[in-house]
Amino acid sequence: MDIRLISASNSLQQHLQMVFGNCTQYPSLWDVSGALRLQESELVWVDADNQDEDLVQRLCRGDFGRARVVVLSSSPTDVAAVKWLGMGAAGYLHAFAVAETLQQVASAVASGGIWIGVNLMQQLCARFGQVAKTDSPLLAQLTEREREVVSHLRDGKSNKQIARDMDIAERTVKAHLTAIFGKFGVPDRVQLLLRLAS
Amino acid sequence: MDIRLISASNSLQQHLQMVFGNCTQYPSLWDVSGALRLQESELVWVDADNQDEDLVQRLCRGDFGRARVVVLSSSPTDVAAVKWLGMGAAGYLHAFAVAETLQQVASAVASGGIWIGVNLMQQLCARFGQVAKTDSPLLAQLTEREREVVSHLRDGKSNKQIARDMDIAERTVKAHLTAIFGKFGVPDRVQLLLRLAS
DNA sequence: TGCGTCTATGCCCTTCAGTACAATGTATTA
DNA sequence: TAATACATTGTACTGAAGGGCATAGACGCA
Repeated sequence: MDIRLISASNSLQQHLQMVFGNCTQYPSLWDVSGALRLQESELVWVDADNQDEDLVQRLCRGDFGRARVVVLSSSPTDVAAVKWLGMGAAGYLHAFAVAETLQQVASAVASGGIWIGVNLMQQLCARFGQVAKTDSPLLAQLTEREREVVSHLRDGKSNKQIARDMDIAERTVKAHLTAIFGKFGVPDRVQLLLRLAS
Repeated sequence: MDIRLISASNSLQQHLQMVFGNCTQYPSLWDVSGALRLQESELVWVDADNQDEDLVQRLCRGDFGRARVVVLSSSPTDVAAVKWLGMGAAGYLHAFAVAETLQQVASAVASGGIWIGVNLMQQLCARFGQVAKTDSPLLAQLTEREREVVSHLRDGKSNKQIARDMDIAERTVKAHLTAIFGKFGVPDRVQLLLRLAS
């Protein structure tokens, strides 16, 4: 496996060299962004600590090609992990992680997966789980017509527009909405949308 | 590595047998839920397609022990992935994934990691927090005060509440909102929230 | 110093959202 | 058959949202 590292840090290059047996270093993403030809499914390691954040972001988003990107940091945080992974990075971990971890990340990412720490994953799951557990049952207890109204609501339609689309009076739409708000425990459509979106 | 599969499907058992060299099959989670002793850090593969959803859910949540659970499905969807991962599963993938992928998942999960697709990761990150919010090109063209108003708007606050929080008149909040709506090309706060959420 | 931008605010107006207090009709079920 | 849930609609009201028109101070810049 060919290891490409974008980092100005020589010690990091040596670290990866030790772990993987080879490691081509590109000091700056700025310099190589044009020259570096990133192939599909190619794997690139980038040191977020000393690179331009905007360029790393574009790299993750695939502006320079569809390569898989693993972001490294000497002081990793959950917030940063969410940021980079949310932008499309395939992994985020400590730059000087132990060999076993680095190899695991490499093989996981190379085969199309992503790598993420257990703690962070639990946070993400907890956040989502909270939503999933509260909202799904709520939607389930709506009547058929009420769900239809919610569907239109998600499109941002006004009561009048919903009435037209469902071919009923605006007053009826309001009646459905009142029932929906009651079941969700929200005071108005804005709060309902926020609840549904989260 | 000892492979335990909970599935009624013989072809799936044969598939894992081929990939891993061994695979103990438990046809129903219902039958084994009491008898199966799940040890800490043990790895269990469960076929969600033909198992009782409620039992799989309890398995993921750790009701039957602290084992790591990988959920398999012949028709995987992001929604289902989020559901199972949110309940504590350590991985979610196609039941008949290629050998390389399955082995990858096994090694990642067995060593305490989690396996998840990239697209799904981005969805989770988006739900988790303020990822795509900070650097929207539209947000960039707002003034400082306008961005503050947007921030309050995201919390679902009313104009009156925003005015109180920013210590300005409600009329001023409306003025900022009018400017924001203009820059985003939306008619009202509901449309703006939908735009920001997407 | 005049021009533009950002910020802030007042008064007044229209429209929309939501509710209180109703009624009516159609199913389904006990 | 009576009770219940659901869907439908009306009138009238309150409050929030949004905009029109106008004013005014602060600040930066040519």
